[in-house]
Amino acid sequence: MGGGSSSAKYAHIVDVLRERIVRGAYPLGSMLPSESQLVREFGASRSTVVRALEYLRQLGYLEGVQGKGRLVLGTPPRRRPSPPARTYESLHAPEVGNGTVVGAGRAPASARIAAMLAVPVGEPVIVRQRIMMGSAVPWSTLSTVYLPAVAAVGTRFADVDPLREGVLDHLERRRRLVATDVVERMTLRAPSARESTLLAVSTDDVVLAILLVVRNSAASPLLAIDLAGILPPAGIEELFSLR
Amino acid sequence: MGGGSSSAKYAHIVDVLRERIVRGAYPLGSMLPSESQLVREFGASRSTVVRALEYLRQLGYLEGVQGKGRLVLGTPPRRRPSPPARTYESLHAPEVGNGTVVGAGRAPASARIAAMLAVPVGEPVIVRQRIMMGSAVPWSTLSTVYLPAVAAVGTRFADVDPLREGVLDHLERRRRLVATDVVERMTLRAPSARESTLLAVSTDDVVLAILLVVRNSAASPLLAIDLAGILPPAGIEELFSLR
DNA sequence: CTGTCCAACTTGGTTAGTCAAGTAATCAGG
DNA sequence: CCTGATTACTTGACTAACCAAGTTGGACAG
Repeated sequence: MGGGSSSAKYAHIVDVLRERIVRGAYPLGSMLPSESQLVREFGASRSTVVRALEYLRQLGYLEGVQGKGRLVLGTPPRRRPSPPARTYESLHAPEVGNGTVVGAGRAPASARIAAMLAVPVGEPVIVRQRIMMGSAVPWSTLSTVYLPAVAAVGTRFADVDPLREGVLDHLERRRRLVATDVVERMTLRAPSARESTLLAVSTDDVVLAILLVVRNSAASPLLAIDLAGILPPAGIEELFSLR
Repeated sequence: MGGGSSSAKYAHIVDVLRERIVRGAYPLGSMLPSESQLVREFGASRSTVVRALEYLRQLGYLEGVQGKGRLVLGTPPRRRPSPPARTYESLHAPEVGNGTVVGAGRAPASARIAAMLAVPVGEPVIVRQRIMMGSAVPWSTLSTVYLPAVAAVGTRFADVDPLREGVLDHLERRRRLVATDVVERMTLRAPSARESTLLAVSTDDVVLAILLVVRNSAASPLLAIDLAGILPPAGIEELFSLR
């Protein structure tokens, strides 16, 4: 199946209908002509028409309602992108072979941590730190994972042994959770004393801190990861697709 | 159409075939059983089988070759993500109503610019600067667009009038080009004298510089944008989908 | 041994038909 | 006037069949 480049009949129907939606001949919120009407208009079989409609549905132009019709959604909005590779790696790369766990345990949530995780100040949280340095990584970083202690029950976050899967994979698997999005917040700040020590930098240096808050479909935080690091002079790169 | 959650016959076929691919029953590089064989195995019509196969093809598990068969591609790799919203805006948001163009003209390419654009040092390039400040933007930035002067022929990049479309949209439209990816490189540095002046910051401050290099399918640079700005204390946020 | 042709297979696309399930409008009865 | 049943429409899914186009392997002639 494809769109415009094929000369197949279904592809022609896709093109005509999409053009009509895009130029407003079928406005947002209106109902598309029924399959029967389109069969007559295009002189095509119902299967061929439905094939074109299914393709438009997948692209986000239409929503089918059984028994009623197909609702025009207008031009599909740009979808929310997937995370950049570095964020993806932070969530999914196995800890094993990927730096050193330098601490794991419980602590009461500070105001900042409480805000991150949407829990009360003082609530016990699990804090797990791992450091990644050396030429195998694009930038030296200290990764600090936070999650509520109650949410960590049944997981291995409080152990210092590195996980054989990504931190998010581990949480989703052990707690049967489903993460749906991640908020990434980037800030510049001075390193803490501990960060200075672990990253072997001066407290006068500037660290790039990226806070990731992973959420479920109700937008509730499941997990937060604070990545703090020193960018190399050449910076760090990411590649994104424009197609 | 969908995958596993439906009880429809085609959905069941999707699940079974995907599971076989994932666990290696159909290894990467092998040919899937033919449609006829699958029709017999599942006791389904060819249309129902093909519907399942088309879905798997769209997910990236299979590649059909007319007359030959369907090649197993294995578990589809993670697709390259689309740019984060802020990068997307830099490329596609219309300049009009979005900051002030503070300079536009020709200059010989410095070594740095030459490297960015894959042109010889000294080659004439168009440099276009726009500043975005104030509460309407998440961070104050100076955007500097660079492209080879020969590539800018027929465009309005050398004018100080703001464009009514995004810079990449303008280039693609006027020059009939197709951009396929963008490399984003993030660095921290001190502001230049001009940046200090335009951004109203001290030369002792740290700017976050994001260099975007937009490329075509041959990985040739079409356009470079240097975004330099001061992060607010709260940082800047992005949202990414994990589904 | 090589080149050509053909049969048998494959996928890509189209058609016509059926049944299931949902929605909405209409009509009859109370 | 209200309610339940019915009818006519819709989409979701499945089936059987056909034609077009591509690939491959085997048979045969030179």
